[in-house]
Amino acid sequence: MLINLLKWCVFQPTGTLIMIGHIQELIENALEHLTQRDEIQIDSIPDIQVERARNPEHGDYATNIAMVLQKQLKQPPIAIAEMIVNAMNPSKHIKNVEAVKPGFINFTLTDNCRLQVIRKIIEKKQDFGGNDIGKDQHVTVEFVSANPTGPLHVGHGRGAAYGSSLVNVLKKSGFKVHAEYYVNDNGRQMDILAVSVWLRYLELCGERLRFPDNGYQGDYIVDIARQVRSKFGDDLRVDVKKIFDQVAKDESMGGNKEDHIDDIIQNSKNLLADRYQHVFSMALKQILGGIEDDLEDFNVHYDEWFSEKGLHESDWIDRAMQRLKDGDHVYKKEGAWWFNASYFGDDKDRVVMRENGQKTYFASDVAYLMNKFERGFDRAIYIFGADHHGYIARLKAAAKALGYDADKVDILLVQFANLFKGKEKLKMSTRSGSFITLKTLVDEVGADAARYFYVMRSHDQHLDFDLELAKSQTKDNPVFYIQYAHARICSIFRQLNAQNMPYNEEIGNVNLKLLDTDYEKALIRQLSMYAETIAKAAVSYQVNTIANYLKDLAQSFHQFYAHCKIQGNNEDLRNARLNLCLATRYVLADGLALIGSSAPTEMHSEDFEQHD
RNA sequence: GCGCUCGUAGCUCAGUCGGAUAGAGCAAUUGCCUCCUAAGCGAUAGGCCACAGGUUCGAAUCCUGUCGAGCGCACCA
Repeated sequence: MLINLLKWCVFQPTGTLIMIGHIQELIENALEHLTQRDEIQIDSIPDIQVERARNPEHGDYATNIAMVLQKQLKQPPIAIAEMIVNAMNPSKHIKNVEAVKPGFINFTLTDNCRLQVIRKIIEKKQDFGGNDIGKDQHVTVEFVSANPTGPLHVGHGRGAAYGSSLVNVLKKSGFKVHAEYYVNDNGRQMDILAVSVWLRYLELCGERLRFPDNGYQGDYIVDIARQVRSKFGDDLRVDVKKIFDQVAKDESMGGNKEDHIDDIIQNSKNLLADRYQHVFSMALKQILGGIEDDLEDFNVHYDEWFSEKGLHESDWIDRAMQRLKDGDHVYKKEGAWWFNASYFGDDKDRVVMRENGQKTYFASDVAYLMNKFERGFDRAIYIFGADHHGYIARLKAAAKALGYDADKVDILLVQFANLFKGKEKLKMSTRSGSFITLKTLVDEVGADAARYFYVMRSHDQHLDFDLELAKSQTKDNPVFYIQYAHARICSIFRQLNAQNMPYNEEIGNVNLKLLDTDYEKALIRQLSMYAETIAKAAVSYQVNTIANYLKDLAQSFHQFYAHCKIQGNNEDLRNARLNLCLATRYVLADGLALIGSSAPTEMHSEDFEQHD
């Protein structure tokens, strides 16, 4: 699939990707010539795979076509390769074509063609590297969607970083992207939250009560309670005894904590009546506001905060259920309504309406899915934590039952991140409220480092996140290594005037051919791979390839910097190198922006200690 | 038990639509600041790519099995 997409996009006017298509055409023509001249006989031309040569000694691009054809032609691959090379039309972009040992054909670009990328980057600036893979495609990406029952913790951070970066990468690849946060503002958990706040409020009013085992324990609950109190004063006070009237025993009293809190919720609703909504909405507003702020500080932005409650208040859920009924995909059993998910490949059937008439969370999910497609999206991307892995089958089943193409629903799982402080693994428990919040993390290591660390591994791999490393200011820390490369370039330009060595882009462009050391070639090569790196990241949803690319690019730059003096008296060479620096700067800045990190123009730190 | 993901240098990981001698960083030994930020650049050393079969001209990459690790399997949200 990747091949086809890349093949497809090589015809798009996006710079370096064109080269692959050009080479494919050359080979195709050569094969046709050979067939016409009866030198070879092939039934059909196979997929011509052209890839970048990994080793610079092998030129810039290589194809294995001769080895693929050897079985059909019953000739040694090297002979086939030579035939193809000889039958090939000359190209003004290609300096050298070579048939080589096992049977590869290697292509070396002309200098002008290789150097073109520098001009192109400088011309297009931050628009460089984009492509049209997603042209005319509208996609919705839903990520984080944590229940608004408490602040985001570091576990949510990875989903936020990955989702946000994926949105950026898809946009850069021409998709129309809508970023959504699904706010679960309807369920029982929200009632537990509201009651937890209210009980804390009553405590602040001086009441004495036994806080339920299953209530939310965190200090943030007390903070919200305090705000409730400052707004409503004593208006929400009731006789505390009535709250606990006839409630089931709590777990630590030998009972069931779920029943206990459900009874309290019921009593609270009765006692507070209309006022219950005040507590509820204030708790929701406070927590959701906090979540929005935390995400904003993390450079994560949404186009829409989609309310589950809205689905209930409108007729979306009923419509979705009706659609399932119409398709004969639901049935009644033991009083509950079931969706026959197993018919569509899920492990088992799923309840959509419970015996007590309550619609399940899954029913909302089905409605939301339908809503996404009815809003006109061509594709719905979900990013879930790895623990939601069971959702894949049931959501895809729902998509099929609703009459959609399940392949248009992509569910990506983000594995957990383990936090380390050096060697020490930090334990996190969301239950007790003793978790590390995303805000704490961002305050501690900064958004730049946090964003990078979260996406530097493939999203479906476990990640060890070392807080000390993220904070460190050495090359061990890839974020600083990359940012330093960017800052170095900025520093070079800053000093030009003082040195009386003005920068002239035109002179540089004319003299790019002077860039012929191995370090310069390697850096140019690295720059030319940016566009395909983005294309690959977009079609495979692998944002980590961008992070890896940036590290490699920074490395190529530092190597170039160490070996090639930029501020020299030779005006031609200086300006050529400055153009190379500038191009590198644009790509570094753009790549960092894609993963949500900044590109500082200088890096100074008073508390930096030089290591001996 | 069933399902998903994974196993690459002492450590953390790249590389995986099958391709030409498997790459970084850390840790170890070590060289480089009269010169653009030494927050940097080099050199040396380190590998039955978990194991065993199979497919292929070619396998770290694909298939099967074994062993090992993590996660998920509610009329919960």
